[in-house]
Amino acid sequence: MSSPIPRRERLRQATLDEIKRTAHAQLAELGAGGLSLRGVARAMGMAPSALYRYVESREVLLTELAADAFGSLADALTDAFDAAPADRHMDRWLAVARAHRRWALDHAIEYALIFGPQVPASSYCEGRVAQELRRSVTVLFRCMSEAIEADLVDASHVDAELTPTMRASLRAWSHDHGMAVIGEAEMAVCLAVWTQLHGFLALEVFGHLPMALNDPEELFDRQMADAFAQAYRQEKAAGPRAPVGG
Amino acid sequence: MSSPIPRRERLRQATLDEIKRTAHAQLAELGAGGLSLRGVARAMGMAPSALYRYVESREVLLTELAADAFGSLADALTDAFDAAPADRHMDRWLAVARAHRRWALDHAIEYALIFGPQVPASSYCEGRVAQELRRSVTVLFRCMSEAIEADLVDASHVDAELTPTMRASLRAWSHDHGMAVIGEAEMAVCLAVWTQLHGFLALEVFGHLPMALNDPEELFDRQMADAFAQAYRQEKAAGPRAPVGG
DNA sequence: GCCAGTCGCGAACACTGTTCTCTCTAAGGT
DNA sequence: ACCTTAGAGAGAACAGTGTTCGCGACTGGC
Repeated sequence: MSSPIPRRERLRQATLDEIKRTAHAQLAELGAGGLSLRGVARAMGMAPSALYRYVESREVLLTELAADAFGSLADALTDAFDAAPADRHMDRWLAVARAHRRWALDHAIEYALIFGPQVPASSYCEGRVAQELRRSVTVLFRCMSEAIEADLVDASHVDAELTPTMRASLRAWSHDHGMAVIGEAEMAVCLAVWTQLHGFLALEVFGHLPMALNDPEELFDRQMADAFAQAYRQEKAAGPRAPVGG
Repeated sequence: MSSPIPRRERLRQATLDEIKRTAHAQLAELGAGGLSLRGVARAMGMAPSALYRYVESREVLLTELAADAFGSLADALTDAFDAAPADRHMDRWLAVARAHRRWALDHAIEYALIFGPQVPASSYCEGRVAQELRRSVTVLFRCMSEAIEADLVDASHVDAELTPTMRASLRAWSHDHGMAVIGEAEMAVCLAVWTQLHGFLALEVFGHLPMALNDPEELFDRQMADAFAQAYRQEKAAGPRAPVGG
């Protein structure tokens, strides 16, 4: 009468969800290194060995949590993207970049999990981790790709410097992201902007920025605006100063 | 006749060095998570408990190794800086950036150790870790600060956008690095360039760059050249294309 | 009602970091 | 030369960890 899926499987999914929920909680308060299967089992009132009916190992549980974290980030970015005005590309980019930063600061441990070096690198090439990673990166790139479609970006100076090898790499990459419309030079600009964003956040979240920079928010805004404006000169006058209203 | 330091202390220093050497080897092949004090003791033919005469805990051993890694990086950067021609600032910057990348790729695990999120963040504010970190960052900044002293950099467009808060932060930071000569806008440019460098390397070393970019070297060079040229326009024509000879 | 597949548990193994206690050696002072 | 003492090392032990295996119990489908 109720569900077409058998009860057995429904129960299994329920406890699997509870495992992931509890693991997520432990991750958030103890960090990736502090998450222990025994701890999760203890919090759930289960025997440690019982967890292995649901989870293959601690490592795959961590990559599962990493995939979830990527999904959460991608959602946050998508929300910011959709909420921003579609015609002011610079403002929209800044909104997305700020959403990325806010998510990173609010979920520092998950950020460390997905952008730090612990999760096995192979996961990033396949499976749900790769899929959700692509989804979040795609949001970032859409900021620029839509500006490109509106013919507002001038990447000719970059285009002139591209070697054939780089062209091939960039074309393959844009194909991966289903953005075959974009030229190689524009893809290079996307990469540069992403690089800058990630560099700032990695330094800030991992605590490598000097304490003297007690409030990096404005610096972040400036860098993101400049990075975007480097390729996207038309809106520059309208952009950087007080761009999104925060 | 030989050494003024007592023999006792000399022996102690010797085994302490051996501990750090063995730990470094284990770190390099097993990663930071795989390094175990018991393993080090086993490799040295010692009892695990004996290690505690020399090392307070596994964590402080790791931060010690982190400090060493920062020192090694700083040395590599300094070498590249000194070997480059002092009058071609763009080329020198590219040489230093490439040295940074090479060190990161050749010492991926140590790179993960010092720029990943594992080492307790407090270490970066004091002690030898902070000192060696500053030393490496200072080399990067000298590339631009010397160009600034030669009056080759135009950061007026950045300067116009700086808020008082950002000015204060940047001034405090440049004071930390003993570069009080540099203006705040130039410091902001230094930070942007560092951010870009770190973002690219973190993505590449941690395996987050898509495999489609099978040879990111040229892209790296392009990004570094563009980042530097963003502030340093005079030498741009002479710079990016085939800049250092590799 | 039986049967099989699933679930959960307890015990166990092989590890880990860390502490405590014990012994022995060797340096230093008298 | 002797004795004291600080230090080095060893071994056992405690509290954890991930993971495996075998045993019961339960339960959905025939």
